[in-house]
Amino acid sequence: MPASNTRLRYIILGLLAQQPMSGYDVRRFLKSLSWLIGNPSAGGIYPALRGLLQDGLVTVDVKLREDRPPRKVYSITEAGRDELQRWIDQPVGLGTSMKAFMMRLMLARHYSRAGLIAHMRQRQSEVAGHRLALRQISATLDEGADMGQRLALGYALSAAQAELAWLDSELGRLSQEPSLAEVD
Amino acid sequence: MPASNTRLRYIILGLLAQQPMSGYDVRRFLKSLSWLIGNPSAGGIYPALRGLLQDGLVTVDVKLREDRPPRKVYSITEAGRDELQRWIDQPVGLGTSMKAFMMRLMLARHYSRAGLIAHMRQRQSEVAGHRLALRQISATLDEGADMGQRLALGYALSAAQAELAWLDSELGRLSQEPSLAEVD
DNA sequence: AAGCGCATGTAAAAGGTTACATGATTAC
DNA sequence: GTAATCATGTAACCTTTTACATGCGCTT
Repeated sequence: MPASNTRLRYIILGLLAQQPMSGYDVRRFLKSLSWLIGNPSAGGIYPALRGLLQDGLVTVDVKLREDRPPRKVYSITEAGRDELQRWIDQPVGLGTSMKAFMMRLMLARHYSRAGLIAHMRQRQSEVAGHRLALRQISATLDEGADMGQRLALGYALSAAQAELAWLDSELGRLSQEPSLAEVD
Repeated sequence: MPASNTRLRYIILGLLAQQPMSGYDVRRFLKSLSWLIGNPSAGGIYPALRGLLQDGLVTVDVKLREDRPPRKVYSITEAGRDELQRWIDQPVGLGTSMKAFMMRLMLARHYSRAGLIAHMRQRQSEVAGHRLALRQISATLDEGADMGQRLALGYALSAAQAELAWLDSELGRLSQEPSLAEVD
């Protein structure tokens, strides 16, 4: 049976799908994008890589260097790509965080055009639902509410609004200029 | 020594600072705002409440009802308010998530006007820093980059942009109309 | 000579989820 | 009479973080 570990497992797999990397590289890359995806620690990354290796989803190329730790460069295998694709294909559920959606976006090249659009539309409808819910709460609050509730709601509403605007504009671009993605 | 549990602990404490509630109430409330703060499960909430009780940060008023489980209504104590205030006062570090910042906003009434403004300004400068970093990456990418990277960056940039816009406008309001918050 | 960046990894603990257990009441 | 809501809680598990351990090379 495959080793557990899920979120981080697929994030790493996604990165390795773009190019071979060492554990240290993975760490640095994620650190530089910590705001977007998160900043997992060494204690999570190295065991995850070992798990991926054991399951045959990656291979390792060990570069021995005298007097310093070997540099282990991991590459994704065909089985790894399949597994990643399966993860990518499963619809992003209702509770999907921004970061998880981010990761999906970064892997856009693994989607068909239609698949990418479908994913974005799903996100769109979810966020629209949230916005509606927030507006209803907002209407309920109205007069006597305390300032904290109002601030928080305003903040959340503006975030939802912005995300929807981005999705709209990006979906529009994807539909109108279907050639761009095929261009190499 | 106080029982561990941190994030959830303070979220619950924050809710109890607004009004006494049962564990079930806490769950329902957070569920209705799951998008904003998260949706912790019963298995997290009840133990957390027990911890708070043991540490004297809350008291419980048990309403026995025949033939059904007692309803336990928790109220925050003075020690609890102090502890909450200490959490609130510590500056939100660089990695602070939207949800953590959200919770701070919801507790606005526990801030002085100056304290609230300071917090928001700090957030502002952090997000501005992120936006700058993203723009620099974006400039680096430029031409040959793959579509995923571009989508992800665009998404992140638009989110940062929106948050800054909200912060600007809200900070403006807070400075210009200092009377509003005092009004009851 | 001190500290940081490179580069790997392990062990223990924290924090939280999932799934289960119980049982009355209300709605369809 | 079947399901959902109310209402509490426990136990086992999963993921990830924290802190440690090691050691070379480069910069200040």
